[in-house]
Amino acid sequence: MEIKSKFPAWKKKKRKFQIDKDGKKIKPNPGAQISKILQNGKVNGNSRQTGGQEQKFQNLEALKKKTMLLKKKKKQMNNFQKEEELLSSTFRITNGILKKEKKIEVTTISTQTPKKLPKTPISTPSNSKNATPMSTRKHSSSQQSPPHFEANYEKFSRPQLPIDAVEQQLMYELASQETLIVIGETGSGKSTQVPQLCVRAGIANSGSIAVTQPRRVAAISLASRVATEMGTNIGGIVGYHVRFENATCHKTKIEYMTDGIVLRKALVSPLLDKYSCVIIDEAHERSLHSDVLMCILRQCQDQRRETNNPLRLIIMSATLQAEKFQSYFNNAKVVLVAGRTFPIEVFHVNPKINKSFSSTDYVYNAVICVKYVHLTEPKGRDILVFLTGSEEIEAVASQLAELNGSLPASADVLMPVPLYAALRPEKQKEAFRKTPQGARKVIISTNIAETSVTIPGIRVVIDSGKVKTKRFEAFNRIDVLKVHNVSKAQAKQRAGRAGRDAPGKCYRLYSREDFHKFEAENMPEILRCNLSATFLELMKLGMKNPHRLKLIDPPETDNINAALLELTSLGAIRPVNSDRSKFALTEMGDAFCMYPLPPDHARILFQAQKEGCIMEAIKIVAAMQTDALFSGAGDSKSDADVDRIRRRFETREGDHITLLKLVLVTNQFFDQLNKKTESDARYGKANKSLEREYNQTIRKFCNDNMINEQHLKTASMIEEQLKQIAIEQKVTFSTCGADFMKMRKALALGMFLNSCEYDRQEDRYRLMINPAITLKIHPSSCLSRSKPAYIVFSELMKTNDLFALQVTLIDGDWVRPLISDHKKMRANHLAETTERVQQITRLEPKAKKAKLNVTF
DNA sequence: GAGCACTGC
Repeated sequence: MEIKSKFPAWKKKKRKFQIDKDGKKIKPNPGAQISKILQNGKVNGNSRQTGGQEQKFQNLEALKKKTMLLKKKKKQMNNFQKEEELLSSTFRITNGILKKEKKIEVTTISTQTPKKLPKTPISTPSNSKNATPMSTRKHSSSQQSPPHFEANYEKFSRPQLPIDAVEQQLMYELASQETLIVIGETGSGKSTQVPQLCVRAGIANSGSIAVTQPRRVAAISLASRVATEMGTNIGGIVGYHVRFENATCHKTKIEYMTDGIVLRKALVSPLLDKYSCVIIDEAHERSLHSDVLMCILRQCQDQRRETNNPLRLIIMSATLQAEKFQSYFNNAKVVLVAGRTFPIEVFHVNPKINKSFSSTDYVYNAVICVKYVHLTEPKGRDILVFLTGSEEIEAVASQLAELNGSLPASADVLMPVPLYAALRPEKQKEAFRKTPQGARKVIISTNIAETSVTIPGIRVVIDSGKVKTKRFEAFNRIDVLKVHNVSKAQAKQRAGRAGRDAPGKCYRLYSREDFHKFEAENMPEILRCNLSATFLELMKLGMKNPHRLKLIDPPETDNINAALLELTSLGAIRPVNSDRSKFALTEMGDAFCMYPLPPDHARILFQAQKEGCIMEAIKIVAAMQTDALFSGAGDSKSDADVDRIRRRFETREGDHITLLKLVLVTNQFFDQLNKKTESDARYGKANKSLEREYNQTIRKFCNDNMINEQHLKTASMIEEQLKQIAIEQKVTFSTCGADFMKMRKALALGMFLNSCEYDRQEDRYRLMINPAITLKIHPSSCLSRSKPAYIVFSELMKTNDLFALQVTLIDGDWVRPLISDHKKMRANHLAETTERVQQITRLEPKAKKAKLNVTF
């Protein structure tokens, strides 16, 4: 093999076996691990890359031979995939007792073998000897010479991972493909190994490798893991970059980042030419950022293809959504890597046996189910219960604690532990503590335990099948927070949490029939959020016609129009042709892009500049980006305390000024504390005790004032970031002192779309841009009782009623001109866009291969 | 006088 000689690393670590789920060696079956996508007799359908290869496949003889080989491989693979038949059982809940029934249905989830492979035939690189030699490929430039970058990966011995079994094939594909889709489930090792393989394949010679993650913790911990494996320090060859933390340097070759950071980088350097390869990890989660990123990167790739710095893309996903990604990326090749989790027995409620069962009683059912599991499962196996929100969780926790009184003497103590994001960090830590002897830990959690945190020792999962999600109603511009059914993929993900350490069980509090009615995948974020901020970013990158934007899942026309109307109304964009099919950024819109803020919040800063209160505005807007600064522990007692404390800061002007007062008071406190600490240090106090004292003082201050320390810290860091950007934008700093009217005016003009007028007859507020919508001020607001004539709010939330959160008193005359402009614009916009949408629909068949209308 | 999942720049 001539290719091998170019990749000295290939010779190393050659294994003749694979590792199965128990860590045993098994015979290789590459067919199940790796697939080469053949379509219409073409290899990977991307004629640009395959060139000569394609012609050879036209040869009938070769094709015949190939097909036979593929059939054989596929047969082998099917054997390998055969589903295990386990005992069948289900359970029922009657009169508060849960009973196990024999002989019903059970599913085994084992990520060892993928359940379904892409429909296309399979082959292995070993038999594709007529593949184009590396040197003729577009991407060969960086591989002409042997890689001069040598990672010191031998220093660290790590346990074997399933991905090791396909290392050589994967290296081959990484080196030869422009775009590669890697499907590997939990525990496959793809997130740590693929970037290292890229380095060894020489991809990092011409630039560094960016690996994107949806969460900060993941980016940081993966980077530190890989640094250890490669025997280097973090921030050197391996680094990470998340908001507020940049641990990279000019030498960094593998850069773990949050997807949002990469997006921001693209705004500054649209071709991302620092990176020779971008790896999008966890693409199946379909976060807003990763979806947008994929759209941008596809364009980058096109632009860089003919240059001496082509861009490689690797899309990594845990679920078999491969076909969707594949068609989005021009029939890119798909590689499958086995996962490594333990088998999980899944039980569904059987409604035929249990007539009175109702899946809406999931809170009650959860308690019963915990009791049943506790009395039947061996000791020492912890339980994880998935519910939808803090209220439910606290209720179940207290019921379970009460249950202890009625348990048999021989049973262990039930130890309920709530877990949700709004919970204070010290309380969250309890979920990770070791379960004491003679107790069984029951973690009652929201979907935070699905992906964001992994709790050790969980052997049983109880899944309510429900999740609380926020969806954006574009037409009315309202966020709706509602309980929905989970998707099938989500249910599988939840079940998988029981099999991290050992074989596990999952009890689903819904029937198998219900399960089949669930959506296959989670609704991508881009389909359920306000698109205005995203569109603004894309416009900055050169998008002109958002209706032609090609995302994996195109948002609804209503949602696109709503975002365009919002941006136009805010003065961030303007139509450039009469039919409003093309838009351009205004100067103001261009400035908005630089701030990591939603466009209306950016506009507050813009207005504040005019009013002369930019310092105050930055503090308020920064605080608006975090969750509640005031927060208790979650129980009713601390809620009352929060209300009491909040009243101390209350102002007649409203919640935003209250927020400002709080920030000013805390700033004062920090100034004093810093001065004291400095003087203590001068008098020779030990650093360690100083630090301890410093942190204790902060903690006491936060506890006394019911302030969430974490959120306060975040707000102050955002404040710094905004200040920095304002300096770069050459903003003249100004302050209004105690003249809060200026600040209120800036808030009103920035968020004028959210201004409301009080309707005395209805005793409700009417949204000025759409008086048909009526709402209430949320009781947590300091204006909920005074009911002023005009208000502006920062958030509208639909729960049991429509509530305005964070409200400020305004003057109706301030916003009236803007409102009437907006109404005219809305009328035009609706008429014109409807007409144009019809035109586009008519043109659709012709514009089949329409390219993304983005130019950089 | 209500009760708000989770991320991210």
